[in-house]
Amino acid sequence: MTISPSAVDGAVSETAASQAFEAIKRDLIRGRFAAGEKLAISALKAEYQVGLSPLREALNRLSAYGLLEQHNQRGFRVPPLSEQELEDIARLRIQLECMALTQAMQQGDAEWESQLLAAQHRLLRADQQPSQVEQWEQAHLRFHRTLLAPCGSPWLLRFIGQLHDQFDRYRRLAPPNPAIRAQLDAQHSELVEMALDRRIQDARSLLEQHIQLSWQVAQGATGC
Amino acid sequence: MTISPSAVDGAVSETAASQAFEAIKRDLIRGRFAAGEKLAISALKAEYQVGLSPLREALNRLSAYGLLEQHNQRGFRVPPLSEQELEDIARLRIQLECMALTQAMQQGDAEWESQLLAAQHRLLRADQQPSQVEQWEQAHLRFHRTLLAPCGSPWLLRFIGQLHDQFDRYRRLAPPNPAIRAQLDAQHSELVEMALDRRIQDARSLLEQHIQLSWQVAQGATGC
DNA sequence: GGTTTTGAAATAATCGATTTTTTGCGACTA
DNA sequence: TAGTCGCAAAAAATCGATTATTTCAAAACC
Repeated sequence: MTISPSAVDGAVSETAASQAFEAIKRDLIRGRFAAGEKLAISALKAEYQVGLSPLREALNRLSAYGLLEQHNQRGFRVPPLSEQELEDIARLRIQLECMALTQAMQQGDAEWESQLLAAQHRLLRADQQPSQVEQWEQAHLRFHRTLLAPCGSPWLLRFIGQLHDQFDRYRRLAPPNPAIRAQLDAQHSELVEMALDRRIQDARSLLEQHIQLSWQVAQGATGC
Repeated sequence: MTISPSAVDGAVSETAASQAFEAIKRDLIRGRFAAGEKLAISALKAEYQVGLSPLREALNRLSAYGLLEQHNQRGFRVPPLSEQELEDIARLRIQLECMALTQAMQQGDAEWESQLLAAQHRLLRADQQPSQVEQWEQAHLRFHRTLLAPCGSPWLLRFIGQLHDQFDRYRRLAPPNPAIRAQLDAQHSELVEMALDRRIQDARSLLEQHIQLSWQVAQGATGC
């Protein structure tokens, strides 16, 4: 058997389409494109160094995921931002993540506790340099994923991840607020403490506050 | 200005890709393909009368939607069925749909009540012929959509729709159970009554029973 | 005998070119 | 002068062919 790249590094070899999907997804959440902007496919082709077919496949996936709008015969658009949609996303995040957190705390085992502490540590360390935003964002996403991971519901986690990406689109466009940011950082550690102690009600209510505080920051996105 | 087809009938003109998406989606939910089956792209090309590019775009969308699994360099597969996943889907449906129902009953107006009665009537009428399953399925889906429509949360409705499609994949594969079916039909009318009277608690608990009863039917899918 | 290698066939992914549809703008008209 | 019309340019969608990767069965090896 010829050894495929996937057998070497354990990861499945990526196609041009899947690489383009990941890259464009990242840039959409990052706020690289203006809300409402129409994507110029030939320009994207050059920027992401990818052919037309894989590019279109990536854009189709992103549309089904909700990070793009697809209009028949008139291409792809970046969805507009609205205060109202942000409210929808934030409220739903609270509902779904609190649901998942409860189940995670009931079902999480020692292995989970370890991974949660590891994720917390990575988040604290990544926090230092303001130049490496992308590093922190990745650690932050991973922290929240780890927190809810053992909830036992793949579909719930899927929806939460999707909403998180939508929410981050707003948050990352908003002007930073150091005071609130410090509070949010503190809450991450408090969440870990409560999770380890299985203080379900406390953790739920803190997670709700956490999302509401982020929401407050994210609201700055629709102002500009 | 040349009058485009869309300007005539009010609908946006469809592309080959979007038509293929709808057709294959319908067939996946219908159970036309075996669970776990690998899709033969060249065969699909012939069956859906569509070229390779639009077909692949449709399959990419379906993967992002969750009705297919995409594995890099090895094509598309129909997701396997499992008792466990069905449980996940059903439980989450209960949570999300009860949430939406509460809000819909609080916010629904007279127009909603009219549309709900209309949807109920269509469902009862479609029920008659056992030959036209597809008609009933459409009316049924529409009834449940109408019931929750005024909840005010587009994202919640999106997730509910997605879960409903997943659930139906199981339900439609399961052997029919006339006794339970009669109960389910009765519940639809009861739900309308409670919705009109704004008996929120009653309606929530009935909707939960309704989903649990459907779940019982759907469990027959993993047996065969 | 069981495992590994090999290579042809099958399949997936991508490319380049073509077709179809929309868009933008200037001329025409009431 | 506001509203149509028509045409050229631009963009989207699709096609047909090509390239890359996987699969599978037979041959070689230990």
